[in-house]
Parts: sequence; structure tokens; C-alpha cells
Amino acid sequence: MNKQASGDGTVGKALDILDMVAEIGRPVRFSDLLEQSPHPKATLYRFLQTLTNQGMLKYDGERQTYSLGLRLVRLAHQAWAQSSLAPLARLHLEALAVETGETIHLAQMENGQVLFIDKCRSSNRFDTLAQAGRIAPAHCTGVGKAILAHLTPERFDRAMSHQTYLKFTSATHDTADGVMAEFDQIRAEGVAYDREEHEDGIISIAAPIFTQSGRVIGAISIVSSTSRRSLEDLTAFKPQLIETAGKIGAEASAWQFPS
Amino acid sequence: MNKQASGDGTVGKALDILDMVAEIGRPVRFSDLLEQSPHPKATLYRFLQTLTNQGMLKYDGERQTYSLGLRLVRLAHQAWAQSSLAPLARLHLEALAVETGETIHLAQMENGQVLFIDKCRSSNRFDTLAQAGRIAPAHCTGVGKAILAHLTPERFDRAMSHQTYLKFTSATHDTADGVMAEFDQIRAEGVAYDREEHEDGIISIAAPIFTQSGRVIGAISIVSSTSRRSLEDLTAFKPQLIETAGKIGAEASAWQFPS
DNA sequence: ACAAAAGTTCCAAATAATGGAACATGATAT
DNA sequence: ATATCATGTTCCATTATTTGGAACTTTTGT
Repeated sequence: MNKQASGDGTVGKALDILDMVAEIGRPVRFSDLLEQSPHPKATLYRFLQTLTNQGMLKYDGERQTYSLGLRLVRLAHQAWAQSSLAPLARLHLEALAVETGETIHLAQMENGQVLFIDKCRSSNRFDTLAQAGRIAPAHCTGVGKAILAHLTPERFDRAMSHQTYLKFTSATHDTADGVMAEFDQIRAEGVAYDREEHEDGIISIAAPIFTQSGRVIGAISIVSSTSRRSLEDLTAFKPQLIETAGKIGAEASAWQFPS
Repeated sequence: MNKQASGDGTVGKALDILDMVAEIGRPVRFSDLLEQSPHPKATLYRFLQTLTNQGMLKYDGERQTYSLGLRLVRLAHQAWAQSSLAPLARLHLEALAVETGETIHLAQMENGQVLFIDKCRSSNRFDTLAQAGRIAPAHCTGVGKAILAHLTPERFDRAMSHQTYLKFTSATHDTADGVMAEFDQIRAEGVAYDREEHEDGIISIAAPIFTQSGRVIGAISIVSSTSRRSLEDLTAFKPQLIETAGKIGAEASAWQFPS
């Protein structure tokens, strides 16, 4: 799923191991990692030791497994708080959640995928990293398509050239052309829809967030399930959604000038 | 605040830079980091370049500043979800928040400090003090003292030998002896109190979480402010607090055997 | 008790990191 | 406009770190 050797020397190799552990998604044994890693035994062993010493991995001596360490949680909190988008969007998301009674997502692109930065449910008031930090493919989510449709060709290629258009449901567009065919309409209408393209029964309507200079920096979406809402129901929220995205963009412009 | 050279070669040095950026807490310029870092200009420059390529840092070309990158958010989400404590504690925290009407914190020790792993509030009225991933000193917080009082001498030394007992409020115990004087009572009573020792106006009652083998693995607390509750009010919740901590510990025991 | 697998250590060779110094860029003053 | 200073970037011979095959130890399975 991730690209080839990212290069960047020893540090890059070490960080790739973190991704590997994250992707497996459960505590892993040394031998499990050894199969997947390009490194010989001794090299991998030393990396794991270093990362564990550093708190980036946690070693469970009883079960002899490695999992991701708490230092990441600490750092990510700062990353989130320093982000120019998430903290200031918070209040707007909450307002929209209350107004619609549905779940609101805030997402950005990261490395060709959609990264959920925040999530707000009207019925449920906890915040945690469990909700932020999830990733999803861009080609089959509302927020993903809302962002992709407004990228310059260069940024689009950089994001998607190494991605595969996996088919998750019968509605997923699993080719680049199939996805791009929607872009004109998304740009014209101002919102993108997810019509059960990522998960059966889950639909969403998403609006891109722009800086004042017109660059897409993220997207927000109203997410629901077919059992509760129809796509038409969500369409009714379009004005509020677009307005909220506009407000967030305006506030973010004072802060954010992405390279 | 953090210790001396952590060693661990090139990877360790690179990760130290992330901590440095996190500690500063705002986007930083190259020259700001140069002052604080032990590295010469060219070396630091290369580290920042590598970390930026890797997505651990984000470079803002317009303002020429570095901040922590989104890759950390992605990884931390997995770290949280893989953690043996946080996901399973979730429901218990929520129940306690509803029952008490106050904010509930879940915390673990990390590197001599208290790391807040999850947080649950019953109402939206107040902006929360600590979000997941936030850190605080151990010696002056309820959760910190609840954990410290039940550490073995070896684990206590490992955790606290490099910590300074900073004084935050007039109530803070700013010596090791002052903090340890409370430990007998904490162990006898089963809970620790924060009597405005970290922040004026903020109080809490905290209970340690044990595995079935009797090892402390974290703590939960009920947090309030002096304007809403007295310490006696919180004490009234002691039975529920201890019971909840017990449940979490029992469930965690099936999973967690820390090294 | 034995064999096989998994995990750990060692060290000479290979490689990547280092940092002083030169070079570029941009801001501010003259 | 030109000089001056501060900041950021590149170069490359030297140096220090990483590398990984192989030997060794421990654990697991039969």
C-alpha cells in the first residue's frame, strides 16, 4: 500500500517500521515483522530496540509483541493542536452536528489518502484521538472526492499516482477515469456525495474547504446511514454545509499558507 | 525538561527534534531550533529536511516554519487503538461521566510524566483542560499521585529520578518528600486527591487501575472546579470511582502484561 | 531429552552521517 | 542602487554509525 523505499536514510527506514506496525493493526511479534520487512534479522532487531527505547514502540515482555508507543500519542496531540485547521474548526463542526443531528467529519489529504482530523457526533460528547487519525481511501469517500476534484493536476498526480483504486462496494468507482468523471459535477455543485462507495449503508455529503487564495486544504462532511437518511435528506443540508466550510476556510486563511 | 542525550544513534537524534518542536508548542523557524539544538547548522538542516519528507514535520513555505506533521496523527490513532487500556475503558468512563456530571480522565505514566489517554465529559459547557495526548507532571495531579503511590521503588525511581518537582500553585508539594508523605494515606484510602496543586481552582479525585497481578497500569479521575464542587462533593463519588477503576483493571488484565 | 525455531550478540566491512566552510537569498540600512 | 547583516542551503572529504552474516543463546514444540 505504501510506496517504495522512501529513502531518507536511517531515519526513514526506522519510521517505515512504525508504519508497518500501524498497518498490521495489532501487536506483532518480531518474526511477523521480519517476514514483511526488507531488513535482515540483526538489522530489524536493532531498529525495534531503538524505537522501543525511544518510546515510539512499546514492547510487551509477556507476549513478546511490539505495538505503537505512547510517545506518538503525546506528539500527535501537539500536532493536532498546532494544525492550522482542526482547532479552529471544532466549534463549527459542533454547531453543524447539532443542527443536522448527524456525524460531522473533518478531513485532510495526507500522502494520497484521506486523514480524518476530527469528528463530531451530536449524540455523543467525547473527544479523543480514537476519532481523529483514521485514514480512508480518497477515491471512494465524500471528503476525498471533494478535495480531489479541486486539486491542481500536479497536486492530483502527486497524491494519486501511487494509489490503487480498490473496489469496496458495488458502487465504488474503481478506476481513475470513473472517479474523475464526477469532478465536473462536484465543482459545479460545490459538494461531493458518497453513495455507499466505501461502506454499504453509509452515505455522506461533503464540501471542500478553501483558503482565500482558492487552494483546497481539506473538507467537511455530513455522514449518515441509509437506514436513517436518504441522500435527498442530506442534500437538504447543502447550504449549511457549504456555509460552514466557507467559514472554516476564511478563519484558516489567516493562519494557513500551505507550501 | 527532557533528559540528556537519549543515545540511540541517528534515529534518536531525529526523534529528539520532534520533541523539541512539540515542547515549543508553536510553529518554529529554523533559527529558533538552531539555538536549542546541539547540532550544527548543516546537520539540523538535514534532519528537518528528512523529517519533513517523512511527514513527521510539516513545513510552511510561506511563513518558513516547521510544525508537527499529520503522519503523527495517523500513527497515534493506531497507538491509541492498540493500547490495551484506552479502548476498553471507554464505556466505563462514559458511564461515570453521566453518573457524576463531571469530567473523567484516564491517564498512564509515560517517561516520568502523566499522559492523558482519554477524557470524557458529560456536558459541552466547559472547554476541557486536558485532551488525549496531553501531558502533565505526576507529582501534582490526582492521577499522577494515584499511580506513583503504588509503584515499586524501582519503578518509582525510574520514573521520577530525572523529574523536577516544579511548584505550580501555592498548594503544590515541590519536594519528593512532600509528595511521598501522602503515599501511605493514598494507599490506605484507595484514592488520591488533587487539591488545586496543579492549577488554581481545579480539584480531582483519582483511583489507580491495577492488573489482577497487582501492578498499577494507570488511573482514572473525576475532575471538577472549586466553583462547582467542593472536595467533599468529590469524595462522595469515591465508591463509584473505585468500582470503575476495578472493572477497567479486571478487563485490562485479560490483555495487558506490561514489561 | 532432543530438535527446530525464535531471539540476541558480535564485529569487520560498507555506508551513511557529519560539520566546517563556501555559497545563496532576502531583509535592512546607508 | 549598493553594502551589510542575518538567515537559509549546498558541498564534500572526513568520521562515525549502521550493516548483516554468522555464531550463539533461549524458547518452543514433540
